[in-house]
Amino acid sequence: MTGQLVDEHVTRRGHTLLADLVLDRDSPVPLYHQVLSRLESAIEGGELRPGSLLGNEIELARQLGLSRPTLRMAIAKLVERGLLIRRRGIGTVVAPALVRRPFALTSLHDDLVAAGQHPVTRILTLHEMPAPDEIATALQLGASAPVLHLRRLRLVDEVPIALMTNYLPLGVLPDAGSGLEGSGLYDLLRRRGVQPKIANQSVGACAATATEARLLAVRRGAPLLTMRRTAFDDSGQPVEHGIHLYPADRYTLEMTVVRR
Amino acid sequence: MTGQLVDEHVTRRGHTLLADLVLDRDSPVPLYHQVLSRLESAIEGGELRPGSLLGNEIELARQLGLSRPTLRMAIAKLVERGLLIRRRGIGTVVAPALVRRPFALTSLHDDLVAAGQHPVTRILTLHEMPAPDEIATALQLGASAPVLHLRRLRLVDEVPIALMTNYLPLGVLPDAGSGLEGSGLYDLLRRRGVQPKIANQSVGACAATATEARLLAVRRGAPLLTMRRTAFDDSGQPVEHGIHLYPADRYTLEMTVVRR
DNA sequence: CAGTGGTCTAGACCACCTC
DNA sequence: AGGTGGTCTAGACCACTGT
Repeated sequence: MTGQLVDEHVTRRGHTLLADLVLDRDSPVPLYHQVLSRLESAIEGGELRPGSLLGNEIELARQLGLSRPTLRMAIAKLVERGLLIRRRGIGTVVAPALVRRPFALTSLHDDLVAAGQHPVTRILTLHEMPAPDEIATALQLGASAPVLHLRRLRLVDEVPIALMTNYLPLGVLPDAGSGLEGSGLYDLLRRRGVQPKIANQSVGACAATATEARLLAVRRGAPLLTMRRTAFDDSGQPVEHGIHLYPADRYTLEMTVVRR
Repeated sequence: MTGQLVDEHVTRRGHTLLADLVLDRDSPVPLYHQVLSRLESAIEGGELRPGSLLGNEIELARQLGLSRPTLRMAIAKLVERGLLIRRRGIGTVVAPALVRRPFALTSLHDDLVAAGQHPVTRILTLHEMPAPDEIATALQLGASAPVLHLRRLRLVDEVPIALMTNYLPLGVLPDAGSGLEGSGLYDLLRRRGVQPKIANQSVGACAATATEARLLAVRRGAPLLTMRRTAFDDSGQPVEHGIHLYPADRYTLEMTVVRR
């Protein structure tokens, strides 16, 4: 059995497909990232068809005018994301569409966004408060240390999609988060020079309380998807703890896992 | 602000800590993986304390008797997993324990396993059947093509933790899965030479139906965490589709995300 | 300024797969 | 046998960080 990749698709080499890739060696963007971006858009755009062979690394590197390790770095990152599949003795092929595009859009959130609706964020709460014990622990603060408490409701086309509750150590957002309606919390943090780098997430489920049900427009006791997260910057300092609730019938969390 | 890493912990170099690492250049295990494993156990075992500096890459490579790119590969994989944090101009430090060990054991499942209880798997269903449309699509089979239908209940200390429903194309498990009680499905597949390599997962929530409630020992309508997954081998061939249900009060999904 | 990780090169040999 | 990716080397220069 040769596998569907070679059977079902025309096996084309990528020789000429990347001909338009001109590398800018003066750009601050690393060469491997330039290659990565170009390959990614070629795959997403259908220019490189699923199952097509990328061709021998050494030859491809020569054509692009860079070294093999550099090209390999680009390929490795795309393999990690499930866009490419490498097999020793075979070559590097573009992953089948089914592998790359997991499930048909099934959650209402994705349907609405795909339909051109933009998410809107409504701020419900934004004030300082003494940290509850659990939050103080997660953020490595002393008991009852003051934190910024933020609660937002995200809607798409007037339909509530997420209820997001966040706690931030004071000092992370000195001006208490002006501009949160326009952009996400993480964008805002990044513009303030805070870079969430590592996050620990815990995903679970719960039944909606009366308050949650009212805000999310579901019945009381309706199943909610929950996501708790603590984010750290690159010095290991906690910068945010969030508890996000999603109505189960409107939102799912999609992920691709590649075995190490 | 220097950051908690340097403030709170003695900043030790790893000079002598890896002194016992002897590389086996004849081993089939790659050098970078030998280093990776040693570093990992040193971190997990507390030999390398959180916040301690790993020391300059070039020097460390020289001490270990290998090249810098090889050492860098080992470090890079640990950075991806959130065990190490690299900062330009600073160095590589061991991530704080809070970053590495996300949340206190909160789910019943983890509590029970930590208490020394072993999970037990009970097989409820194991037979061939024509694939339902949705399954046939996910596995890229023709409508009503025969598949192996498997349903298992996992228990820890007599408490149901997961209801797992799986569909496999025929031929993936020729002997219809003998030995499933003793080991997991993926272990069994691997022993049969099938290597699940990429999986697409969709995590959501739902309310327990009457049947699910009975099997999982929860009330009807109780919130369940759901995980749907399609797994592919390294040729992009679908090898399994699974629908797993977890009682929300006994199970959470933990993950660490590192920003690219 | 000195020290760190980030990127890049031009080779080499090996293990694995297909024919 | 021939081609592929997997691993490894010994250098180089650059960008960023803290003093």
